Amino acid sequence: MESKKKQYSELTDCLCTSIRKSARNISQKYNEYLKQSGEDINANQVSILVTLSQIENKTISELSNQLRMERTTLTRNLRVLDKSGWIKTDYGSDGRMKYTKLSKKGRQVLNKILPHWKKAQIQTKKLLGEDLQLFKQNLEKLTNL
Amino acid sequence: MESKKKQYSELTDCLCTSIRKSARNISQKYNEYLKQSGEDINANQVSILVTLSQIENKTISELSNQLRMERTTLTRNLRVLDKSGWIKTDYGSDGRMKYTKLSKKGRQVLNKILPHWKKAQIQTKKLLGEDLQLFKQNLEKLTNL
DNA sequence: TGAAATTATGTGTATATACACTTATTATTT
DNA sequence: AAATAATAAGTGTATATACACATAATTTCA
Repeated sequence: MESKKKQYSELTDCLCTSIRKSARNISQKYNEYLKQSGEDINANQVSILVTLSQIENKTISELSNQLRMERTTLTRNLRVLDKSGWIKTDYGSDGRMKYTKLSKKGRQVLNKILPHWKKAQIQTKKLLGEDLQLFKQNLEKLTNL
Repeated sequence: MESKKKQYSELTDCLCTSIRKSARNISQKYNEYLKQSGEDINANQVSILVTLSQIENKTISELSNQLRMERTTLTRNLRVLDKSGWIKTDYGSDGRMKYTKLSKKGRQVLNKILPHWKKAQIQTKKLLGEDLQLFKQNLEKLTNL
């Protein structure tokens, strides 16, 4: 009778698993800091609002590409942001396209959470030390595969 | 009248956002490969089954710690695996604890997806090249913060 | 021993994710 | 101009995620 364990050794060391783990962990960490702002907002929502702050009047598809977020996922995420009044949407000459931008309230909430977000970032970057740039480059690679 | 853009420059370069992006992207990639196995299984489910294959009869809380997955999230994820017949659960002498292990069907599905998973891993690791080990170390740091 | 604290797990609710499919609008072709 | 193709976005469904709260079993201790 042989041992039934120690199989799948090739599967136990998996980049996908590691990154998902890390994403769960770091998200919770950032959310803890965000909570201290008193605003009811999370890391995912912030990342969308920040993307919108960079270039206004993006279509859903453009935003979806930039965030590497499935378009239909984004549609639902935007609904939550809209419910909170942090974004505004309108239609252009092409009736198919829907343009989204930050609302005044959206800018205000970003301003409010900024210092707490910064705290989370500083703590996180400290962990990586001088590996930071290389780490980000490699993350970038995995974001574009 | 000043420009209203280019604010939040500190927020645009965020590790949490980058890792979440990367997690979405790499998960989709792995899922594409898994689909070629013909089995209806995804990367998250595989990672849980693999963890179960390492040490049998884990409690929910132990598994939750090892996977860095919120316990109540895991409860729901296990329900899906159970529905597919890939795991078995039973209670020990302590009536509070619930032990989970791979079923025979669970081992079979891991065997079946193994080559496709491997393909995804190889492609991914190739991208990182010799940065792989360092990258994993840094991911590990962010998984334990 | 029985009340109180602790521990392990589950549920309610809300958001995040993505695939398959649908709808609506615009562009192209005949 | 009408039929067809292409494009942009939404919906149905299922899973993933996590916080707040609830439940059930065990342990502790007065």
